[in-house]
Amino acid sequence: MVEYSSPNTNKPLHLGHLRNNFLGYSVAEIYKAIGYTVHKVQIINDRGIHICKSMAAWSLFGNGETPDSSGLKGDKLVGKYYVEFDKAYKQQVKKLEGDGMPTPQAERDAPIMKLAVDMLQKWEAKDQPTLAMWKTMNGWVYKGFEATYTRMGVDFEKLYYESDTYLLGKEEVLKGLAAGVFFKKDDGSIWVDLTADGLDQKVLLRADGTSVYMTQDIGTAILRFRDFPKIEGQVYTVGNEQEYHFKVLFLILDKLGYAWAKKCFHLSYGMVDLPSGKMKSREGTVVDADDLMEEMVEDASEQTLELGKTEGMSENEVADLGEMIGLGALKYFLLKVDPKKRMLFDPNESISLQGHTGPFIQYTHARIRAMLRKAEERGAVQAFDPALLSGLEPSERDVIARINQYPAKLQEAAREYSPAVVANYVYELAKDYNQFYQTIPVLIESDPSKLAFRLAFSQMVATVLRSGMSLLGIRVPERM
RNA sequence: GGUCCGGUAGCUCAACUGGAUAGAGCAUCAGCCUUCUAAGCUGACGGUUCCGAGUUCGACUCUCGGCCGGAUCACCA
Repeated sequence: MVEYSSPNTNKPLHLGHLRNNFLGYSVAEIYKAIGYTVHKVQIINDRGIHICKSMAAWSLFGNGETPDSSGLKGDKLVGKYYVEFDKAYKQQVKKLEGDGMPTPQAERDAPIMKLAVDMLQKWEAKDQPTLAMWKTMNGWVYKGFEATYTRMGVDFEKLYYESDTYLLGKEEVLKGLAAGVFFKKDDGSIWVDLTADGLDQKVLLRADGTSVYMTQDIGTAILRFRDFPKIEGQVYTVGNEQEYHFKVLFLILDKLGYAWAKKCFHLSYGMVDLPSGKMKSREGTVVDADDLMEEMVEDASEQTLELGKTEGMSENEVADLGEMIGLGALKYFLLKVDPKKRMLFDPNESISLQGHTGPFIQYTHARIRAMLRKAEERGAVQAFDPALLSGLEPSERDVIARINQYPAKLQEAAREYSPAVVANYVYELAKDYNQFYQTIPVLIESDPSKLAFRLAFSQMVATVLRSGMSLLGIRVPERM
């Protein structure tokens, strides 16, 4: 089982989520390719103070605004009110401080914060109007996310919601307490002691009985193994800032006696940084996922048109090609780097379509396919004559040797949880093939067995390119 | 401060897990379209693999010690 994406429901998806989604999707596909049955899931963080902040701001300033009335995507609308909350909150804190209130108290007493906290409490008490607003606003967000996921080309077999799993987490924690795995402090809060494992003590349930992040994750993990009893393990695609959290989670599950805890893996990846440093929503430096995809597709479409590649294509084909190339460039850019490493993204320097890029590989595929179509028209056949293997040209030998590496590369990619291995391999293959293509004009070959042989391995290259790229979630065109 | 991750060409990244001359792309410069798509190909330029020891026939890779960058060590998620 591979978990990925797992956003908060208070703001839209951004560049960091793109890396997460492409990574998780790709790792799942890679495991499928080597024979596993894979379930793609995510946990949606649909409850908590963050969504209450958006709710508070919307109830104060929203005037009943909806996605329909405003024409805004649902997630964008809710995100807008999250920003509104932050603005109003800061103003209120400043004002209270100006009136001589100490900062911590001002932060607590700002009216809009009080409203958000009040909503959280009402939510937990199942207050109907609050629940209704929560459902409505989350519904907007889900619809918005859905559109984003569709364009990204990612999918999920099952969605988990924290609002459904945190109670199970609580139960499990109480069971663990009864079993002596956890302990209770005087104030009533429940803890786990991991000092023997070199870690600290961690709180699992607050004194007031409410759950923390860890509680929910315990419940979610257990629920998944109940839902899918056959799964061997879980992969959590989550940023490296949560490494400690998962170390603790896996230890706790192990202590609770779940043998599969040892088969849980945190696919930890580095942040995507901007030239200015980290993305900060408060500073407005967040690169929005929808916007970025749109820009990539527009750029790609423009360049495709300029290069005169669209001749003879229908409007739909042209649009689809732009989509394929733009998203291919973006996905490849994010996946070619080792997941562990943090990476740099410069929004001013748009992602290149030349060189070590997705479109380079797409182009190689399209060119092979064009050649093969022409060969077919001429009635040429594909045939693999092993006798020819001894007299290969160097460029042919390189290509064939490269093709043969594919299965091993898939194993390696799976073992390392690294789509980058596939991405780099596919690039090498395309590069080798282009060299061959440049030195040996295939179609003018007069020896029929040589011609058939070259056509055969050219087709094989096209197939491997298509296959490898599909593991990265990237489609390849028949012409471009 | 403890733990984890990273540091390779001006920039972005590789390097089959210890093998031979450390490779690509971008950028710069010079070439290649009367042969299948030039989003391509060829060449030039570019390296003290952060530093210092050690292990080894052999180290970008392993060990130890430093330096730099990031993350984390919350009754936040």
